[in-house]
Amino acid sequence: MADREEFNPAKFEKKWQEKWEKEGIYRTPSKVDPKKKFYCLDMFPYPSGAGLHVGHVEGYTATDIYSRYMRMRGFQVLHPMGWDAFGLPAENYAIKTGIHPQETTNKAIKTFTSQIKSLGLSYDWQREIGTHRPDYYKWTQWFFLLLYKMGLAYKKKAPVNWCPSCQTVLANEQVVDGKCERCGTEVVQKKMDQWFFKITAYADELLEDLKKIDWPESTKEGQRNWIGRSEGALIKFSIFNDQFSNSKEGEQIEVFTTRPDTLFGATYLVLAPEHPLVNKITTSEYQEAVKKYQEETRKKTALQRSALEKEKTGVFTGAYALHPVNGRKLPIWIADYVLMTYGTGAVMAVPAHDERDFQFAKKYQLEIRPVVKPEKGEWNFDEQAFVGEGVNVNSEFLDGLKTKEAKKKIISWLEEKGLGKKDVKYKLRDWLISRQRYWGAPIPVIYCTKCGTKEKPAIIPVPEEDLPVKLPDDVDFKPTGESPLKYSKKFHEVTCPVCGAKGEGVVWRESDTMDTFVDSSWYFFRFTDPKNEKEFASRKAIKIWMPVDLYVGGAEHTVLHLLYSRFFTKVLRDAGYIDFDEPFLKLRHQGLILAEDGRKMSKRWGNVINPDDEVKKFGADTVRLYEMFMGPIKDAKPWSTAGERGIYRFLKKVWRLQYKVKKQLPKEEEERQINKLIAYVGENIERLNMNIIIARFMEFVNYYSSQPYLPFEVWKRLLLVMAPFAPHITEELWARAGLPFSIHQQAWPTYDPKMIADKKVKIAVAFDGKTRGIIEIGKDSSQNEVIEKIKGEPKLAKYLSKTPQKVIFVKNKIINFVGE
RNA sequence: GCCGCGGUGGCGGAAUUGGCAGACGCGCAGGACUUAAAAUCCUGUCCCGCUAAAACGGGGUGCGGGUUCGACUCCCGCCCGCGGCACCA
Repeated sequence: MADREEFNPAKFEKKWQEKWEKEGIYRTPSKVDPKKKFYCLDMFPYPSGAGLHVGHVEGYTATDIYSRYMRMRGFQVLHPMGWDAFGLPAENYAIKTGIHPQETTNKAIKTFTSQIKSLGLSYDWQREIGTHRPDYYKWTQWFFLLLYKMGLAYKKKAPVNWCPSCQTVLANEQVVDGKCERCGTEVVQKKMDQWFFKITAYADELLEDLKKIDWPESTKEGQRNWIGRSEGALIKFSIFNDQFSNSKEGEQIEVFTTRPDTLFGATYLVLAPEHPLVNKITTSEYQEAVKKYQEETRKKTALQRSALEKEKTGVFTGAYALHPVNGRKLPIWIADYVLMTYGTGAVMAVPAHDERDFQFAKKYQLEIRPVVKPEKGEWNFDEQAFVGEGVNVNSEFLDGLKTKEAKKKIISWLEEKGLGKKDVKYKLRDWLISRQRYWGAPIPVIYCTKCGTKEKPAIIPVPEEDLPVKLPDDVDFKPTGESPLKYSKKFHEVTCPVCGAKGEGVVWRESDTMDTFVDSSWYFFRFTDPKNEKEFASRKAIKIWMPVDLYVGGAEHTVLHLLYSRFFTKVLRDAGYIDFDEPFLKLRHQGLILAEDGRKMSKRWGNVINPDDEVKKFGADTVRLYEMFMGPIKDAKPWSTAGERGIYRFLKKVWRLQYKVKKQLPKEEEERQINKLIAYVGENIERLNMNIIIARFMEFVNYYSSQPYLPFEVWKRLLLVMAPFAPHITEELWARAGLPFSIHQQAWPTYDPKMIADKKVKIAVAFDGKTRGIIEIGKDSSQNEVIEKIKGEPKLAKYLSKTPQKVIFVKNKIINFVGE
């Protein structure tokens, strides 16, 4: 007893980490049985200067446990880590300090790496990737060319979101509440010539395939909303005004509506102020007012324009449209509540059946014409619009039809006359990928005025063999609104790969870089074959490892990374590189870890928990275990240093158990309990229910802490099932038990399903539904046996004296005597 | 406003298909060891009543109903919190 050692993780954690690395025990196997492969992926981090935070650790520990468990189960596991290294913070820092992003990024990567290693996470570091390295972004550029070849990348002058602070354009997905998701500055609209990826070509499939994948419902729902599919009809209205009176055909306005059944309730049309027809149709009388309104709209930010309770505004154009069925004259207005970016930028207004049209009609005293009545009850159309489904009235040949039939009938009528058709619209818009920034992958395109003209230079994709187009280092980091690449001499000294022309103003490179979300849209493919110099990844490697079996990361990427990655995967499939269409089969999110005070962790509040400090205080196993014990992975939960100490105490108890181990056979009940534990741990790892597993470990350890000895065969298996959770202490205790290195290369212990079944069960004894006690009795005992047993227990038998009306007996669960 | 998720002790949270509500941990209280503290160990800890203490009785999973022998769990109607979307025609 004298030679008992105190638990001191500092004494052995580092030692084992070094040994694991030296022996390479976490390397991805080279021989892989396709049926026993497992690709377990974390969302790779942006290596920020602030270092790893406890939120990272939570997700990484969960996947680490899963990976270790699968390895022990005999699976070949791919569990890699890398860096989403391009991005604004490093560049903004460079603007402030002049330190090159390359330098700050590499320094941050170093810090992250050592922090991650100090937690004993079982990544295969030989597969590490960084999106800022030329051997990686070469392939990001290759993807750009692939999309370009497939007609899925195009350049277009369009109104785009511009962040005045970041001095760059942003994707729709990066604008949150009209503000830049990075810096919170209000975004303004600018018309610019920019590169887009045609994600809308996959809108329907991106929606449909959500059915195929095991993702949190909230995330799927988020994507569904973002894609925003609406079924409806396109309807053509001819324009009627003096200017067009001598042309029989005239101009037509096309509107999109999800409620074609309300066509007879249309009393006016509204165009978006930017609609191209506005200037053509406006009569001279109204020209001034219209111009003025357009001007006002242009000045508004996206935020102002979509302001919540804002009163509707608009002006009349002087023009009229003709109702396609009965030729009624409908005034044409413009209003900023109609958006150019959705549908056709024009709507038929049905104030009786649309909230917004109703408000507008009230304000400008336009006609409100009810054409759908609720099936039950009355409706006061003076007070509010009726937007529900019902039965048509005042609708000529639609009268008496229910909404669904009315829709069908009017659509076929319109189609017959060539005045409209069934149609589907999406909210999803194409992905704007160019950024006027330095720290990203250059867009591999050359402009040549010789191949094209001075006014319209030809777009020449950089030939594949010339990739990567490297970032130059002779740049100034000043926010000018243009990419710093524009002012790099080196970068622009280029000859046209087609005609060989060169010279300033004759041939030059595209100076924008790609959105960093392009980098992360394919990184999971690269991990399967990270050193490949000929392909982004070999077909063979992809076939072995993809798709990802388990993906864990934050929920904030719902409509960004997680949507873009699905898009890229579908593109690759259509290009013939792969034969599946979803990259991530099972996705789980980790919730936010809050500070002890319940607020978000933030430098500003001074309440940030740094995983490094915690590892120093308690060791890696404690930090890992504590983060898993806090609660369900997906929930937001506050940190508790006291709770963390509780885990430390638990590990101390585990440590002390080594002095109780005896080479004695376990009793039957003990053997059953360890079998049960093995089954329980496995099942719940697969469900990612780590918190309740740890609770079971505690119960188990508490039991043996109070026993005179712990049988060696139980000890061995306890260490094995705990190994994925607390890899250091279990390795140490495994070695101390004289067992061979490494515990992490042992097979997962088996259990006997027959053994698990308890011989005795506890049955709740209830009278009139009230539980009065518990009896313990042999499994599968009959009702009579149970009643006999109850008679033997005075405490319970006293309730029995009454004669029950009915006895409810559920085998092995409960017996309930129901009285009067 | 719409959609999604949730509401259980002082706190974080347990409760496989409806069957002992509160596992496990924290905190707190009392005790042991110690000159003392830390560490460790033991006991207690949902609320109310009756108790010296128990036994015992009653109440209890956001609120109000319902189904059922039995509801944290299922159904209907509300309230509150979190997250996402938001003039999308």
